[in-house]
Amino acid sequence: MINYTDILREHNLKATPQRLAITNELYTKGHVSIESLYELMVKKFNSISLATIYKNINLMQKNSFIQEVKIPQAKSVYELTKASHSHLACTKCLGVEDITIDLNVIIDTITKTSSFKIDSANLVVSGICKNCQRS
Amino acid sequence: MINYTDILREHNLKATPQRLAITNELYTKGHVSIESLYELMVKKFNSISLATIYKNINLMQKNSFIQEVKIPQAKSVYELTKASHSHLACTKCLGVEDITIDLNVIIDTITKTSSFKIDSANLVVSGICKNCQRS
DNA sequence: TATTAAATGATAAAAATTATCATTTGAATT
DNA sequence: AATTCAAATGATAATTTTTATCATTTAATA
Repeated sequence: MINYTDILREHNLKATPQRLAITNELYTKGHVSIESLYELMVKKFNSISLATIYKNINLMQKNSFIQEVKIPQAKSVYELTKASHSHLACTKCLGVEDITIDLNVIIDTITKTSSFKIDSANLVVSGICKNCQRS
Repeated sequence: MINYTDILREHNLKATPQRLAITNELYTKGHVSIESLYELMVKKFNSISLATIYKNINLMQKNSFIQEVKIPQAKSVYELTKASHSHLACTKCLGVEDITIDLNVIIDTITKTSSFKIDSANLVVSGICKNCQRS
């Protein structure tokens, strides 16, 4: 169990118990939607406000501490910011996994063939995860 | 100006004036958000209901006639369903362009390295479009 | 431990989306 | 061309999602 107190402060975020809990949930679960994050937090703080969840998610995003991952045909999930990577989304269990893929070839191609100045590339691959393939 | 009457019917959608207008807007604009679609439609039908927009967008999506494109840090846009392709999203003007890129190499790589059964790959590249690079 | 800016919780407000239902209409049939 | 009927529309209510407000509490610093 990582202690995120200092890491939060480095992002100009006070290390409140609520934030530490949110952070730990993102760390252990990897990817969490707003609603399931709220459900998880209610178990730990029986009176946490949904507004606190939203305010923290928004602020943490603004401070680049976490990131939203938009999944086709599903709700967004949030994850701790880490090195650039892509995502695998299971259409059955709705789980999301990280996957590291080199997109440089593609970015180079686009740089040459289009007149866009590229900042980032976002890849979400949808399918059926290992677990859901049985059943 | 393409006549979408038959194409709508092929998707089990009655060719109402509202639907033909929505379809034409998607065809000419390429990518449109719900709110701008509503604004455009109000100009043509001074009493179109926002519910009609939503109901049609949802139904057309279900019937694979159109598709939602989720853009990081921006509102979703909708487009007519066409051959598989990727998207370029301008972070300045919020415009979206289609781009055809071969993702097969990447899909093959993921197929080998992960245990996912892949259905589709969704790539959105964000940056600054040609127009917005000046100004 | 005192101070203060920021965070929290409760709740209202706003925005986005869906549901309901009476009326209208597209399209198939006569 | 008139009839029929399932489906679509528009108006609006209801629901869901997200943001704003503000009194109270708390983390961090002195």
